Amino acid sequence: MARLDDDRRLLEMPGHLIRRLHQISFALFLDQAKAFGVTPVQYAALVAIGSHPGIDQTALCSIIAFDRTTIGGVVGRLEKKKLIKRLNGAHDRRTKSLSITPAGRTLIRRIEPAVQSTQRLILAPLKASERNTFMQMLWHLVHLNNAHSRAPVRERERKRRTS
Amino acid sequence: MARLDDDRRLLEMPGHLIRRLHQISFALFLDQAKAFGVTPVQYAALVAIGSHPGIDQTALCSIIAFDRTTIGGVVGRLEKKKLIKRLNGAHDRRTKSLSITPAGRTLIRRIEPAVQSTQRLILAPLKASERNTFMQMLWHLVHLNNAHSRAPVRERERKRRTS
DNA sequence: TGCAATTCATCAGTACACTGACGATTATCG
DNA sequence: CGATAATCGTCAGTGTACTGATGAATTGCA
Repeated sequence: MARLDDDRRLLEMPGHLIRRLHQISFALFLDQAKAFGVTPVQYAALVAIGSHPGIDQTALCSIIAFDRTTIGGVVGRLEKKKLIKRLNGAHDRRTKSLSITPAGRTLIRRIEPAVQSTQRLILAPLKASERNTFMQMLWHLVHLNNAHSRAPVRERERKRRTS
Repeated sequence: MARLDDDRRLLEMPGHLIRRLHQISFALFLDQAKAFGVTPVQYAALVAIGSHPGIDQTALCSIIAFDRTTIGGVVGRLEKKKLIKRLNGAHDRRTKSLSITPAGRTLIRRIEPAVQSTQRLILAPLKASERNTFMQMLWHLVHLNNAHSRAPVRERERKRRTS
């Protein structure tokens, strides 16, 4: 059957399988964390804001590899849920200064088990010995392909404050 | 630095890395195939329609693991580009019967090198010996987690035409 | 045969991702 | 200093993904 071969060729392409795994991973997170009403993306932003108080949106993007345009909506939703605060930048009035609220910190603490079980479920089909291998390869693929996404992770800015 | 540890914990989570790899893979496809004006999703749909003439939208979804709601827009865009035709189903008037056009077949043939180079680029950071291992694990993760996405691949319908 | 359950495509609503563009602001350098 | 370049957040537009709902059509079964 030519059509079955064609299907297989398509369905076994890295790009196709990666898309599917992303969908699965996203769905597992929503399911495990449904009591908390945040998405994986919102969770990542919240954690990063929590560990970088006063960060601006573009710097946040460079840490978690979000698109600069997308982040606006994400932090807007976090703000609406009162998990973060967004103030105008003090030094640079182009920026918005992001900081986590006590409610945000509480959510991070409470959601932790759900986050952990999500990661466990994603890798559950692999044998224990394979999981490390897979994660190393995944990390490798992401980091060496970093430059290919619009939102590459950038190294700590070399503040040319050579004073 | 607590904040750097926090960042690492987040940035090395399977879910986070999978999201990023998906973004990278998508961007690589668009870049390699930019002369053809189709997305990875549209390409997958086109190939599947090409090998299953007259298929309806829901059956198409079950092959390539799309969401039933999403496919409407995708095939609409393919139709607008005259790569497929969408007719009302003959036997079942609820369905739309999808078929590829000559232009669609031509595009599939011409885009092939770009598709191949995309898949090569995605896996390029791995050593040749690792690529098979990674693909096997990826396949395993997707198939054994299949039920967790909204759009699971379904086996050939058991047309209870036990006749 | 007739009605309830199911299925197909689609809709409205929400969220993420990216392109290209913009005004406002800040940085750089002649 | 002052003009130019770069950066920040945002906007409009497009595309993918999913929830929950609906009307139309088909199926299953009493």
